[in-house]
Amino acid sequence: MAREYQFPFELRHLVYFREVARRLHFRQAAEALSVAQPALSRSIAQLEEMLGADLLNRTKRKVEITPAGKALLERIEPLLRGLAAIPGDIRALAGGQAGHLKVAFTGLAMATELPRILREFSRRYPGVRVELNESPTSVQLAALQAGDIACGFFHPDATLPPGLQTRLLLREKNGVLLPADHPLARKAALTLRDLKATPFVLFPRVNNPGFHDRIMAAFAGAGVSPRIAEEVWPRANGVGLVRAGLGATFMTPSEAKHLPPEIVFRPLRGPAPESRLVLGWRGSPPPDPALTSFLAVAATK
Amino acid sequence: MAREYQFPFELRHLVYFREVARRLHFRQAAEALSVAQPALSRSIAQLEEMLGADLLNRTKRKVEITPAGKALLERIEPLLRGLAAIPGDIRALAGGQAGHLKVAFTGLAMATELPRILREFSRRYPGVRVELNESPTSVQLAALQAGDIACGFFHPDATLPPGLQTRLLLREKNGVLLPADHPLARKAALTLRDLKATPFVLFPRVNNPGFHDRIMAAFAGAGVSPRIAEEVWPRANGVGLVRAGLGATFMTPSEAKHLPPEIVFRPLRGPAPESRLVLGWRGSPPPDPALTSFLAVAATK
DNA sequence: TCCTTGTGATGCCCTTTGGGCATCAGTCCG
DNA sequence: CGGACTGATGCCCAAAGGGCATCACAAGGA
Repeated sequence: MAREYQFPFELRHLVYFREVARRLHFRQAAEALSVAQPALSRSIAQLEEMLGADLLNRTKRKVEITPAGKALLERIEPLLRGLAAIPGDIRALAGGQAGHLKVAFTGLAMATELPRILREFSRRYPGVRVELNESPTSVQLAALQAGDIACGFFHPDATLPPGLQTRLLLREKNGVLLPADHPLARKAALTLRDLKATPFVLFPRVNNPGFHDRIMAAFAGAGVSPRIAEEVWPRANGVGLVRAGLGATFMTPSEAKHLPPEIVFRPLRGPAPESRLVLGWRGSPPPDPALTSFLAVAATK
Repeated sequence: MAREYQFPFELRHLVYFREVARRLHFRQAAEALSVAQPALSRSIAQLEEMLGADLLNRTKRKVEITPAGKALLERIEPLLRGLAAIPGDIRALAGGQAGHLKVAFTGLAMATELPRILREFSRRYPGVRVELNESPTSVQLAALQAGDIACGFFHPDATLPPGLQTRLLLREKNGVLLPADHPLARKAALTLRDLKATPFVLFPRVNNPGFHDRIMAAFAGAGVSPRIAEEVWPRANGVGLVRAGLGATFMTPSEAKHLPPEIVFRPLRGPAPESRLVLGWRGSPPPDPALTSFLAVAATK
């Protein structure tokens, strides 16, 4: 044995000293520490030896604390408290009961699954702080690889980086969101061909090139070359533009459940772009217990 | 053995973990700690066991830190630094090289010995902060007994409380301080009898009843019943009143070395009250090493 | 004055345990 | 496919922390 690792003393010495310094009585302190009195005496003597300072004046009848002892007591008390708090805190962290999660999402996630998951998660794991950021799929994939976020709700329309785990949350054919006063709003259902003359509001292609290309391919398959009136992000702004009458946009039925007035949702008959929402994270199992907790909640429908 | 004293871990575990977490390499960390690698592995494993958390992911080829490990590292670093600073600080404190001293003094001390002592002390012990307070002898004696001050410069004209150590610094017959335009100022030396008609400025009797009584007795011995014009404290105010022409006061030759204009010092011939200045403290040896340092400086003439 | 009571310190022995050495087991790289 | 490197295990030993019994000393009461 006989390692020293920079500290002359052990935690034992400090804890023992604290007890004696508080009680100014070796026997009582020894009992409180569940230690025999001789062991205590020896420990204190060792500590004094190691520090090269008298910490307590033992006058055969009563114990007094010296200025150095008083200073030491004041120094170690906050430190010992800090150390004592560690086991519980780390255990909570490791149990996924505490911590900090960075979570990214797309507009579709926020309009469908995410609120429910967040509500349930904060109920079951109040100790975990969740930091939310809306970001495009492409940005999320890069952030996941870089370890900047713990998980993300995004659209798996490209080949995903290796090592990424995903869980499918939503898979729906898109319909169309229109201004309520749009001529096509009178029909109960539409086809892509109907949309030939209607300007479209879409997300920027860089946000998710795969999905963007699939949309364009669907139009082309229907013999339509759409007019993209605006490319806008985040998602809420796109809906806002439709509401303002600037054009139509794609939307899934789930997302269309609670619409503001002035806009209407119409399903698409025949071929239509399909949206998939996944929850993606790195590692199996995830390195962060708080993330494990989050994934567990996300898995409960 | 097998004590636990509220901490599941030992300092060793934390220091070892810190090293491994910093280097992410067991062998290198082991070498840096002057420990064999197996011992390190076991310590880390123990710590993980005790905390119920994985702190490091060992993938047979490289070591990664888990979120819990990262959190632990951040928690322990300031604590370990705090602990590491203790030995040096306490040693300095116990060596009288650091600390805090409350020192009381009377006007006579400040006018004679104290400035020199303070200058020398702050030069030799720059780490010790000295807190100075002018207080009457009676107040100092009480403060010394109560442990409110470490030492005091006062006048030993009463029976001192038991356990008090003193060191005589000054013992002088008093002369008289007069306004320069006072009729008696023309004489080179005075007697108590000369002062019959001169109003006197004196300290309040409660400040030091013994000395006050000795002064009165000296007057009575000379057949004079003095008129006390003012009782004033602190000392500097008494000198100020003399300067303002309100009366005379007693002063020792040492104190009279640097006088402002408008006042003059005259020695007393024959019987005259004697002033003694002592440095007093409790305990032998003094419990506070900083005080020991101070007393040592005060002992150098 | 002496004896009882209570304090912290010492002597002695034992058990625990942290550490070293040798070795294993798995992975990466050429 | 073998060499080189990683961290983990098995085994043993010596150090040292702890308990028990006891000591030395101080205070208080009969």
